[in-house]
Amino acid sequence: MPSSRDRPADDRSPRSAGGPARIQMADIARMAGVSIATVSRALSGSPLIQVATRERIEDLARSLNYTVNAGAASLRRRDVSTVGVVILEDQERPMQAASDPFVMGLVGSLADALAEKGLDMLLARYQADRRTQLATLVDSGRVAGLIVMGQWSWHDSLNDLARRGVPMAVWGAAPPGTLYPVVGSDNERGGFLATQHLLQQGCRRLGFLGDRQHPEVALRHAGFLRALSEAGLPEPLAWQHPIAFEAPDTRSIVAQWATAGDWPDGVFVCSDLAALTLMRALADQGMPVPQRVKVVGYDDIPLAAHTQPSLTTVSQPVAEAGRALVHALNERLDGRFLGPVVLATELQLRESTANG
Amino acid sequence: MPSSRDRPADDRSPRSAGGPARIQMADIARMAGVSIATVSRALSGSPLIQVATRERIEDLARSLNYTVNAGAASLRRRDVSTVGVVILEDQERPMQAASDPFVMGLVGSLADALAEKGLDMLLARYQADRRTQLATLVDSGRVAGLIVMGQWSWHDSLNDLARRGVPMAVWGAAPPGTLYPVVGSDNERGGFLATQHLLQQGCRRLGFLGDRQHPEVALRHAGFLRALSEAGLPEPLAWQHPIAFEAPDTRSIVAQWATAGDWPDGVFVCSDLAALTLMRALADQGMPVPQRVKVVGYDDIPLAAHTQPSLTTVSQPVAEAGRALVHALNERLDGRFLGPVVLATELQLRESTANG
DNA sequence: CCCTATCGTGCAAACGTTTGCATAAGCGGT
DNA sequence: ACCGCTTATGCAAACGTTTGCACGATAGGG
Repeated sequence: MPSSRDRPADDRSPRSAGGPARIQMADIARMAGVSIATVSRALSGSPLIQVATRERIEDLARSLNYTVNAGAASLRRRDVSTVGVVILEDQERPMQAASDPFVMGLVGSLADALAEKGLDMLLARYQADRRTQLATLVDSGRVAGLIVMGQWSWHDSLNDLARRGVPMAVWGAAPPGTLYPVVGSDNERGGFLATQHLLQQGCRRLGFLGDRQHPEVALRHAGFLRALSEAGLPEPLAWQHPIAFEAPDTRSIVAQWATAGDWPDGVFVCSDLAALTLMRALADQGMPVPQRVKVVGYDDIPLAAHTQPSLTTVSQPVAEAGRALVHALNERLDGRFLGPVVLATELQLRESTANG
Repeated sequence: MPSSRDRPADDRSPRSAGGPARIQMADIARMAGVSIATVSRALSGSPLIQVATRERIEDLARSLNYTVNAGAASLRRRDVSTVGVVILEDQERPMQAASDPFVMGLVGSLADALAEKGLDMLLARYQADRRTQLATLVDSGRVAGLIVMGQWSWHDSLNDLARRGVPMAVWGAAPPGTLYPVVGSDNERGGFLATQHLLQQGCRRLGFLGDRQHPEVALRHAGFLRALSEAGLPEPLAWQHPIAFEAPDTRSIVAQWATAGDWPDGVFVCSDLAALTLMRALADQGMPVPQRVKVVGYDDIPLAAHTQPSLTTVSQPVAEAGRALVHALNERLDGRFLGPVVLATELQLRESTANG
């Protein structure tokens, strides 16, 4: 019968985690007949301890599910093995970054890269109104440093932190005057490749969707313009619109084009999410992709390969990105400063830009 | 030689968060001309301290960017204000959960719910081969308890943890004999609603895509069968296939149907990700959605509303889910045990099941 | 004026580790 | 036997807080 529901091992004080008095080094020491110091050394694998002794202690610890108290150890050792991964949200669009598959993919890759180095990951989201609290994680000694995602409009705040000497590494782009280490993909090249491909597919009336206020998007746009100018084409003012990464209202933009009766025949969009909604909106207006309009996205989210039509897009090396960020932060913690790291981008050809 | 001190404030060791000697309570105390105890009490808002004194101390702390060292405080106070959020991965499909938008959305909502209660969130991913290390986070005192996502095939391990008294709360379903507190959506009802809707739209040859080994999917399937039986229809064995949540190869399934020349006219899929790829695969085989086959998904990921066709799906209350999980864990930490919490699911009607 | 509450502070002992230094035991060389 | 060297262990002092208790004023009551 279900009612024999297991009753909690009982504890009383709110957050005191644990019924029976928590086991600690002193207990192990007593049971093994050695001093606390010996236990500490044995468990940390010090060569000072005799092998037999160490193994006895290790077995004891294992059988009691004992693990060195991380807080006490880090207090005494004066170091922290936790890294703060913070997701910055833009003023107006609260859940932007946190629901962007690309950002989340990056978080996953950070989880792996950090685990690989034995570091813990403290994840936090910050709205713009908590700007000033950003450094608290470091000041309170909770984390050794910060890995920041969602540079957006936070550039100045981040520079302030850097000036204060807060150890960090940021995903994004490094405009001149950036005081913090940055890791990002080659946005300019990504934009260039995407645009070049559209041109090669025969497009001549190109559109660009993305908010150039954002450092990364600005670079993608620069690549966009470079490809155009190399092809001897002018900047197509009519089809450039600032939009957010997260599935924005591309519908109203398409409606604008429809009203003007002036359509682009190829569009480079700053995120896959936006690109997918754009394809949808275009189709609704009788401008199917890729027949009437071709579309290239950015990010290569998992779904991009499986939509209809599948989406040509610029991919960024996510796993490598995580490792690079962790590395940059580590350098910073060691007192060094890594210049901007730029990772290669690659064009993924799919149906949304196909011909015929 | 007064340098019997351990180590100067010098600090060049890797993770010691360099820069100028870290400021601490003693410094504030000296500058304010009071004792450490007074500073501690002032900063924790104790009513014992005179208002003037407290304000002086608070100002001083603020101007120096001082924040109480969380590690030391929690050591002395013997409590932890960090919760471990763990994402469990299935044996065969490594990145499954971590790239599922729904899971990630839940993580985001947990971040909010935890922040609301002043708790920090330690995020970790676990592969099946690290099963045994799951409790380490708690044993080492790093976190007060665990919030677990990705129940999958881990049920037994989780029961073991529960028996050991590890405080936790799990997202998923609670099959009989579950020893840990569970929060989940009403999977049975979700499955029922989805299926009922397909029947109402005129479908009679229904398919089910999802791995019934998984507790949540098993319930969705139960709802599926209930709807069928209420309509007097038998279980459609031909069109039931076990698949993972994450965009799996629905293509091969569709190919199977094509080969047999035996098509369902409505399919209930256990995740939006899979549903989207299914729609794509069906269209490729000349069975467009919703004209020839209707499709209902599960999760209501942000993209579902923007694809073509947009996806009818079952939505779960994500924000509420985060809060409920945190609450369940808190109860557990307080020595109570919350029975399974079941959150309402809702059907979102869209084009993938439209008629005409 | 003395005695006792009341109020605001300070002292010092925890919290659970790590680690420099002292010590004890074993041992080969003289 | 004595001496110096290893080698394995123990002692006790940190790490940066919180908090029970004691203490010195100030004030009110008799």
